[in-house]
Amino acid sequence: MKIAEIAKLAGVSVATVSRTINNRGKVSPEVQQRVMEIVEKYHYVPNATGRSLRTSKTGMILVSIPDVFNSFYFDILQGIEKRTSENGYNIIVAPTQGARIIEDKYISMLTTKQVDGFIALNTCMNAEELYTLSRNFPLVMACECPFGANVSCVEIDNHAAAYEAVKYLIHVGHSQISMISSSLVCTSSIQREKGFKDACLDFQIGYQDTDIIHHLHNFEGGYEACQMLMNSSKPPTAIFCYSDEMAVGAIRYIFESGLIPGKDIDIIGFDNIDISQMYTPSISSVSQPCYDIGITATDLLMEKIKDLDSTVKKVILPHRLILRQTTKI
Amino acid sequence: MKIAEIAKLAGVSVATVSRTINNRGKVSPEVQQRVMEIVEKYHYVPNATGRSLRTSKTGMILVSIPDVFNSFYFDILQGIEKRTSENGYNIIVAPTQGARIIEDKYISMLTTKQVDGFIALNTCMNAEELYTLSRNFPLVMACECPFGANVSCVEIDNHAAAYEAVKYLIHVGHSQISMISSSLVCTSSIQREKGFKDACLDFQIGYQDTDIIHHLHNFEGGYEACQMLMNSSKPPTAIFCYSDEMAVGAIRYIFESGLIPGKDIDIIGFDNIDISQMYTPSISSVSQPCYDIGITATDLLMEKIKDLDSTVKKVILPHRLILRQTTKI
DNA sequence: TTGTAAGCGTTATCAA
DNA sequence: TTGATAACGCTTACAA
Repeated sequence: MKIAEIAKLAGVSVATVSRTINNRGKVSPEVQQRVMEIVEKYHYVPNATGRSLRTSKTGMILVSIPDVFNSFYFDILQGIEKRTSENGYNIIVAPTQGARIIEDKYISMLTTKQVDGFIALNTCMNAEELYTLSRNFPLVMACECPFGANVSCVEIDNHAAAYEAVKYLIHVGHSQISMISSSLVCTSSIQREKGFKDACLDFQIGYQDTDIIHHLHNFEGGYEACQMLMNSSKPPTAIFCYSDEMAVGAIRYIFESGLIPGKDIDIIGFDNIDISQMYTPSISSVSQPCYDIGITATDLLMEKIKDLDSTVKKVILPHRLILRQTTKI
Repeated sequence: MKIAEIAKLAGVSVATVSRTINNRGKVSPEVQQRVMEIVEKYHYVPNATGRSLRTSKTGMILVSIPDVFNSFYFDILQGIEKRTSENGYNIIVAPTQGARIIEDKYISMLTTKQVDGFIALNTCMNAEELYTLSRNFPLVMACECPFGANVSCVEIDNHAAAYEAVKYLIHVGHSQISMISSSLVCTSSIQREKGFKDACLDFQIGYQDTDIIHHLHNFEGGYEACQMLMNSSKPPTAIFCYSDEMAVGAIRYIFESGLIPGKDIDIIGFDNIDISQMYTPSISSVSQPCYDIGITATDLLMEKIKDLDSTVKKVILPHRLILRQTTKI
């Protein structure tokens, strides 16, 4: 069913039908009603493609998320969903699995104008590619922005967050602290490692390069990294982990070696995903304001959609250290 | 940049440019090269909306997933992504959060032809709405199909899976078994409860209506349901849970009451999500062939896209009971 | 092999 | 208040 058929059935022009269904322009009440009756009767729904072509708007926002489908991303999505829908947009989610080839397919939705904007929660692009793309299409980053990319983004202060977590461990008496980090080099991992190092230096417990283990960013990676640490000549009494998933892996190894997390060894994770409070023992973690990150990212994108040449903004939102059972008080 | 501009710059017609970029029809090598040079030079990308309008294809498949962002759905998505991309489609994910109002927005993408098909991993629609929609648009269900909906779908045999899990518990010696189920009535919960009951009856341990607790389908729900069970006059020695999330909640309560899962009480979850093997103790669970479900759902959808009147198929894929530390051998 | 032009389904301008 | 029509950017008969 197309608008022309409705027009014919209602005995009016397509223009009148269009005006009626879009509530735009003057249409007499009688005509309006006659048109709506036909519309309902035949379940007419305007074709979005025709409309998009004419208005050069799709009403859709693309959101890319990496391979880890966890509560962390979900809360961000909720924020994005809330705000985009307030602005009359639908979001569509692109599960990139961290693969460039998949990401590229989705980016082509942006360049071919299948979507009006793009919020990237991760990206395989480097700073320059990202910048180029953002000069031509509405694009913002959230949580993780490649170093030096001149693109609007919202994130937490990863350095400060890590610093604070490590500082806490030091203040409760630890002097032999290790960090389990991701082998994937990204801005957040660099910043968190720097926060770890700076805290160790500032509070005079020092660190060795071997105190930071890089491994796969998942459960197994955390497990194996912890195994390496605990079997070294000087095992740590506390471990700061790049993520909760790695923390869970580490805790598993600790259990298997007969120790009790939060008693024999302290653990702090990152991101405060669902598992961290569901786990037994519950896991201390650094929480990011996910919902607000989603809201803010959307606001930044709306500015860019309105005016592609608006100034690039970097927004830093507050983090929070949440102490649970894997750290003693 | 539009095709007409490229045509002018290359000194050819728009038809020739179109033929060149689509590799369709005869174009002489020289012209082809000249066109491609201009295309590259100006980074021309065809507008997808114009193309869609003309071809009445968008190349996009919509996949709706409910509020639980867990590895279970992720693996299904991987399967869908694999197969759709082999067929030249992009998937877009609709996080419906189980809310009808959000789901409706996404369904309108189907009715307005913004997508070519729809794979629903969940739905708020009833059997009749679903059927009506499927008569007019390519649509398949995966994992969970409303009872009586005459729609193509792929799922496991939930009754048999639950039956097998409970049968196992009985065979290792339990005679006082309870089930923690979801308070949300859906086909899978009905089937799994029926499997539980039938196993109890077939192996002569019987059951009372109070042996099945319905609660919120999440961590807290599992926790509280377990609390109710353990404080009843006749606490169970084994619990079969509707999902791993509820199992995790139950296990948490068991720990807190000083018991050891897998020793003092056996637990079996459902879905085999990441957490179930990451947890300590690791959780016995019923695994669904997620990746294959994704593949199969896509195949079913492709049939419907090819011919909306093709026969409706119901595909049952095999499940698998995975025994881990929360059940004794 | 290449070009012309119709048409996909809308919205919006302009005239009536 | 309404209608005729151009335009959005593309693909594809059909003609040359």
